[in-house]
Amino acid sequence: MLKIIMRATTAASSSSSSSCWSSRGMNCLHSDSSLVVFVNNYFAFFHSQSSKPIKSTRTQPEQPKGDLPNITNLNILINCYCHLNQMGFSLSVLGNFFKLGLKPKVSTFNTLINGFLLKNRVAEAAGIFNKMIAGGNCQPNVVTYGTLVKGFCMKGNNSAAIQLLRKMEEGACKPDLVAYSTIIDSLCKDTLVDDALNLFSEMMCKGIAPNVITYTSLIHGVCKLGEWKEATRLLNDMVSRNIFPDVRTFTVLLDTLCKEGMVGEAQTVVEMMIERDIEPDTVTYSSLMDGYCLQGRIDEAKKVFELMLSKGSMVDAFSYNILINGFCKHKMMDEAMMLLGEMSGKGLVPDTVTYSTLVDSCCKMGKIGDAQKLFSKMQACGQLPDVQTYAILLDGLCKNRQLSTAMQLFREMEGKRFDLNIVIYNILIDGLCLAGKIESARDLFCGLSSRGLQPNARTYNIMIKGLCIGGLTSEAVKLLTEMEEKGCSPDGYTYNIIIRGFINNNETVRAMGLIQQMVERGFSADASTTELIVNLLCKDKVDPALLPLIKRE
DNA sequence: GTAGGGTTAG
Repeated sequence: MLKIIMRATTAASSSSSSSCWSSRGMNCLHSDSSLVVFVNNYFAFFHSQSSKPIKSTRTQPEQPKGDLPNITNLNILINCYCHLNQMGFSLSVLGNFFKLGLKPKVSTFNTLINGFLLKNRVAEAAGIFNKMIAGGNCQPNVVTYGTLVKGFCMKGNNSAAIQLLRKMEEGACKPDLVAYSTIIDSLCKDTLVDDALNLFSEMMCKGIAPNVITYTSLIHGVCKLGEWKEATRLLNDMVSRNIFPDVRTFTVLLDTLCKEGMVGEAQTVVEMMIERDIEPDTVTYSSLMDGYCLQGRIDEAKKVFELMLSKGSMVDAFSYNILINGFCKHKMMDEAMMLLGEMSGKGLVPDTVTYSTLVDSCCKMGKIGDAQKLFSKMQACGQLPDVQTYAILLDGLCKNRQLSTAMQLFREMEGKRFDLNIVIYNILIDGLCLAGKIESARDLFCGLSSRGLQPNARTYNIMIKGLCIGGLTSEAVKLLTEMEEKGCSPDGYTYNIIIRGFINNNETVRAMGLIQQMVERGFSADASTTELIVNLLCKDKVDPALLPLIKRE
């Protein structure tokens, strides 16, 4: 029987389902062994067969003909400017087409649209698309649509992507496998697996055959929801259609096992892959390494890393980040810093994730000076910290009671034209409360709407906690009512904070009333609240009838 | 010129 490990993610406790920084968290998984059984059977079944030949259908690149520049070269130039974040130059190349008497092709426009989408400039991409339609002599093709669909998905706008798909159905340019697979994948990433499966059936009804990419997206989606049986069904389904799982499909399975804590099974998957000539790659090994780190088996993780090193040029910045994170989470800061030092020797550039991981761990270990040094080093190395990295340091400063430095950093952030969302203000309000500056915290809280921000459950919890610590329990209760009225449901944390506030303020009767309300709502006392209640019980200050209530988990 | 897998963070 396999161990059931439920990894709770620290999903934002906001009332809306989406968090500010699009954390696509894993839900609790209900493990059973069926997936592992499938993988075993799969390999057993195909063991005797020879490996499939590697597909090599690359066509020769088109040779530039005649005088330069021609259309192909101009397209390439546009693409280069797009990737260099020089969209203005890209557009001026388009202008050159007309000067040279050349007619841009659909691919020219597609390249431009793709460029704008890569830079998150959806409006301009849509503008080109609309001009193509209006212009009449260069109609969008299936790639144009596919590119736009991808753009909408990248923005997390699945419904716009589906609308575009519907528009394609009406016109001459029918949706193809790529358009469907793009949306299916995006829905799966948002754990809207039922919608993805519906689109999948629809696609098949239209006679569009899925491929390994479509199946891998779906399997990833169901794995994220812990639906092992569904994953097994999909695997059987694809194999029955002669579509075979490849290195990416197996990596999805392996990664899911790792996140479930079943790293032993994940290791077995690697061995089976090798036997079957499906060579595990950097991502496969990185995922396995993370699995070992999650189990605290750092030595095993290091072994995998050394294996990758021994195979030559198999490690990338991503795999370094995973091992650095493993060291950090196990308070092995020296080893983590060593790895950071190693990276440049391998020609790898530490990125914002590398530094964020290290900065966060330094902060959590109270080494705020080291965190600040790393933050400066990151900038000196040309890595501009993003708003989230700033948030990590801001939080570290607040938690380490360096409020004035934190405020300074906040001003710096304001000057950077960052999109300062509620997360930043939550950190700051918490920092002010921790420093005992309830008035300032309250001012900031009340000023949120004027900044176009809405408090989430976490904001309320922080503010309520601050008020309780300041002895302002009545105001805390007012906020509890306010959050309900504003459609922001209180969670177990909210109740626990106020109950503790009441007890600490010797308002036992009010505490008892709220405990009852909390239990009725399906929440229970956490460890520190329970301790306080037990203390009261010992002093006969509480009705013993409450005891069974607080014990219920 | 379009689709799939691995890391951080209140």
